Amino acid sequence: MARHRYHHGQLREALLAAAEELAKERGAEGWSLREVSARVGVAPSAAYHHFDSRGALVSALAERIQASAGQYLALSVSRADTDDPVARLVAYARAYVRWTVDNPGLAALAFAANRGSGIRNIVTPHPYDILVEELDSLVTKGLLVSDARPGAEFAVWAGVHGLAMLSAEGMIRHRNRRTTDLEAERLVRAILSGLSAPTTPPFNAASVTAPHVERLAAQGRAIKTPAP
Amino acid sequence: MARHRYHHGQLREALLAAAEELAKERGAEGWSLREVSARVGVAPSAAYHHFDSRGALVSALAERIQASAGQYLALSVSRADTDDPVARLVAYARAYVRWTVDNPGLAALAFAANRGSGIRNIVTPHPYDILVEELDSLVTKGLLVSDARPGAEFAVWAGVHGLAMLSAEGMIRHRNRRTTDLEAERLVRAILSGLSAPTTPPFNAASVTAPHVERLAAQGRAIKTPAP
DNA sequence: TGTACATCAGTGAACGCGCGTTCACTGATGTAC
DNA sequence: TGTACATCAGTGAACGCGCGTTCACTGATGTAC
Repeated sequence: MARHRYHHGQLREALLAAAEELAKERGAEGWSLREVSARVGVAPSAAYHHFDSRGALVSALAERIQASAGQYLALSVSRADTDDPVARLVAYARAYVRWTVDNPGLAALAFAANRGSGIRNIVTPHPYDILVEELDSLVTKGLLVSDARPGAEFAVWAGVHGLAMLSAEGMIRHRNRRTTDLEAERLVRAILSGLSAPTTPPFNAASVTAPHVERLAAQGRAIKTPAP
Repeated sequence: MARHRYHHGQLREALLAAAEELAKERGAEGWSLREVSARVGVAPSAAYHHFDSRGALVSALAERIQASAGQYLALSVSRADTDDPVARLVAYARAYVRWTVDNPGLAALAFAANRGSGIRNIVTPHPYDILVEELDSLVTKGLLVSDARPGAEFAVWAGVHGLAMLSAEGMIRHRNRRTTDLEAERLVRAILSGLSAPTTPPFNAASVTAPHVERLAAQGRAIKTPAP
C-alpha cells in the first residue's frame, strides 16, 4: 500500500486528487489542507514540500479542474458530427452545461479562482478558445453570415454559461439529462440565429474582450486568432 | 452616538448592514460574525439575541440582498419607455448585468445561498417573476409570437445571467459601462428574435421549471402565472 | 408623579476547536567511488 | 558489488490565532399601581 511507505512518491498528485474529491463534495470552500492530507494518509506538514501554502494548492487545483473541463469540452465537440457544424456547437453547449451540472463544486472553485489572480498559467484548451474556433468554422462553411460573427463568442458563451450556472445551482430545474440537453440546444440555436436578425444591433468591436487571451499572449503561448 | 448607548435598539438591522458591507468587500466568504459585531461596535455575543447562529445571519443577509436586487431590477424596468416593450426587457438585462458587475460579492453570496436551502422565504420581486411578466406583455402586444413564448424566460434569464457572471468575474471585460449596456442589449435582442426562428427547436413544456415558483406556491403566497 | 419590578438587550470572560504553518527530526533513496 | 554520504520527502509536536458559541452577569427600558 502506497500510503504505508515512508516515501509516498506521488504525493503532489495524490494531494491534488484528494483536494478535488473534497471540492467535489463540498464546493470551493469548506475544506482544509489538513483534511486533504488526512485523506491521503499523510502528515499536514508534508504538503509543504509540494506547495508553498494552502492558496498555492487551491490555485493548482483550479488549473487542474479547468484543464480537465477543457479537455472534456474539446472531446465532446470532436465527437460531434462534422457534417453539421452547428451540431458541434450544440455538442459544446450540452457538454458545458452537463459538466457544470455534474460538478457544481468544481465549477464553483474553478470559477472563483478566476477572480483573485491565483491562476498563473492559462490552461488550454480554454472553453472560450474552443468556441471561437467553432464559430469561425461556421462562417467558413457559410452557416453564419460574417456580419454576425464579431462578438458571437461572447453571446454564445454568456448563454451557455448562464444556463449551466442556473441549472447547477438549482434555480432552473430540468426533468432529466435529456431535457437539459434539449434546453442547451434550444438556447444555442436561438442565439446563433438571433445574431443574424435585423433587430440585433451590431457588435461594437474592441469594446468587449476576453482577458485570458491577452494573458495568453503575454505568456507568449499559442494564441487562437479570432476571425478579423 | 448610538454605539455608545447600552441598548443599541436597531442592532439586528445594524448587524445586517455591516455584514452586507463586509460581503461587498470580500464576497460570500472570508468574514466572520465577530468582525460584523466589531464593525458595529458591539460584543460578538450580542448577535445571538437576534440570530440563532452565524448561518441564520447569512440567510437573512441573502434574503436582504435578493430583495434589494429585485427592487432595483423592478425599478429599472418601470423607468423604461412603455411605448417600446422590448426596451423594458433591454432595461431589465442592463440592470441585471450592471447590478452584478457593481456588486460581485453580494451576487456571489445571494447566488450561493440558493444552494443550501438556507433561505426560508422567497423574496419578491424575484428576477424570474419580473421577466415572466415582461415576456407575457410582449406577447400581448404582438411583439413576440406566442409560439416562441413558452420557455422564453429560461433562455433570456440564462443569457442575461451568464453575461452578468462572466462580466462580474472578469472573464469578459467591457471597455466601460456604456459598452456593458450595449452588450446586454445585443444579447437580449438576439435571444428574443432567435426564439422565433424556424431553426430553433420548440420548448418542451414541463421539462424545465423554476423551483422558486413551486416554493412560493407551497407558501401560499402570490404567484405570477406564466402564460399557458 | 414616583416607585417596584419584570423584561429586554446588552457585556465580557471563557470554552474548545480546527486551522495554517514552522521546525527539528528521520527514514528512504540514489549516487560516488 | 559494497559502503559512505548527500539529498529528498516524509514525521510529529508545537505555535499562535481567530473562530462560533455559552453563560452568568448587568444596565436600561417600560409597565403596574
